[in-house]
Amino acid sequence: MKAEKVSELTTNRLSVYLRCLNELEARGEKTISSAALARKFHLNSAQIRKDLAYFGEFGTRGVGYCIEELSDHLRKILGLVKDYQIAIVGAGRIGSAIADYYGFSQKNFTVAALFDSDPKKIGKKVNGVPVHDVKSFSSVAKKANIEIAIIAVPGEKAQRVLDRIMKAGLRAVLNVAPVPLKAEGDVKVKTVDLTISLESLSYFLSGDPGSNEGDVKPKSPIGRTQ
Amino acid sequence: MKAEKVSELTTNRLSVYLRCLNELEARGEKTISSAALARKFHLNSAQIRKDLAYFGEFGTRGVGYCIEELSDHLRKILGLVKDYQIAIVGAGRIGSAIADYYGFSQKNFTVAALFDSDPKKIGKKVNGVPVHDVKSFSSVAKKANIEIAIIAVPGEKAQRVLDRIMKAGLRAVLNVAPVPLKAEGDVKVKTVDLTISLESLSYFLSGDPGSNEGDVKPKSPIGRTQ
DNA sequence: TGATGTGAAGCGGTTCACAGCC
DNA sequence: GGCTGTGAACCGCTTCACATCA
Repeated sequence: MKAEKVSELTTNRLSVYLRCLNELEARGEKTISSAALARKFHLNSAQIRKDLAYFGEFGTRGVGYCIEELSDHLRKILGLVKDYQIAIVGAGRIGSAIADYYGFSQKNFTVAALFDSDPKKIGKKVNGVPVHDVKSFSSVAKKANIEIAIIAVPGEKAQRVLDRIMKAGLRAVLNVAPVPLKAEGDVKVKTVDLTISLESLSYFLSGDPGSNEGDVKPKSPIGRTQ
Repeated sequence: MKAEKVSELTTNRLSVYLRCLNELEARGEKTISSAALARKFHLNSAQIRKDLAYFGEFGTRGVGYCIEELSDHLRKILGLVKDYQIAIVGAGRIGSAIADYYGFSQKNFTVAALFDSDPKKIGKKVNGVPVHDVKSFSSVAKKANIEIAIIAVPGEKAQRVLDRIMKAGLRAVLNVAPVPLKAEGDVKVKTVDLTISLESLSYFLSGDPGSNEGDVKPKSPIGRTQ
């Protein structure tokens, strides 16, 4: 166990490990070694050990890790032991799709409110979730105990929405609008940008037109943008 | 100009630069220095210069970069000079939302076909795009000249879908299912995982309960998973 | 003078390799 | 013997600092 600050790359991988463990647990496995885990899920065993070692000594030398126990530890580390109330700003297609997406691994996330500026949408419900006027964000978020906001509005409006979210005192934001945003203080913004990903594929396709010599897979470390 | 292979982090940033330049161009600006670009969009000027220098000498010493010219170069480098036909596998909420999302920066991407395994969806249209049986992927993709596939199915099915896509000869895939996938040969898979992002926010919120001392922004380099 | 292009330094993350423990 | 936990080596990306050139 170390006191050092852990990198976000590391915590991202913890999410991946947790999913792998869930799968193993569902299959009835009891323990697993870092080497076996690495083999099964295309990871690196040294990295698994090092990632886990930041948070404690969870394994048994000569044996490996107890799957159930390690899962519990990871859920605790990641804070997945409570339910987070989420607000989505932007009740368009993307926002609605995310609102409907109940697939977040352990049901630790509940979409409690949607926000929009379109009068035609305000007051309606989308998948059972009420759509509020974005101007009432602060009060509604407070009442509904919102801790995480998702920005799903057009790029031009994203920064203004973030400013509003920060003013309401939220500290965690997921941005799916295709713009980098400027956060302040200790507010954490994660941006997931489909446009960059698609343009990256475009670069790949155009820069390397069908070259097939050499099948050495370029490495693409988990946790990094692939 | 170098012959070295460029990192994906670099090309991701080129997408960002291109968007910044588009904004400046729309405002009527003509030239810009790396320092000014960095200041306006919270980037690092040395990194901008280095990123660009991988691909040529686009600037003029003492002046900066011609915005229009540099935009053109970036579009060429990124392969954004043609239209890519995209197929989306999974006509559920997420797939439909992406199909409807015309916001991809320069309209270089056209969603030409949707695929699903649900007989109730097959044959219908979603936002004007026909939904095909996923079993016919190979033939339909060939006919429609598809070059990029987006996987928007539940996690359990994602690997099988990728296998089918690879068998059809596609080389570029965007995966929005919450599982890491194994690609083969020179097939490029980019995974965008909302679950990891949300769990990362959960970690942030739980690990650091409201600490407000010190407002030094932690750096979050563009291009990396934030 | 002013800004680019770039070698070199710096930094952080990954991988190696092995001591330590079951 | 087998596997964890970890210091050290390694590697790649970022940042600095400056020679170069308009």
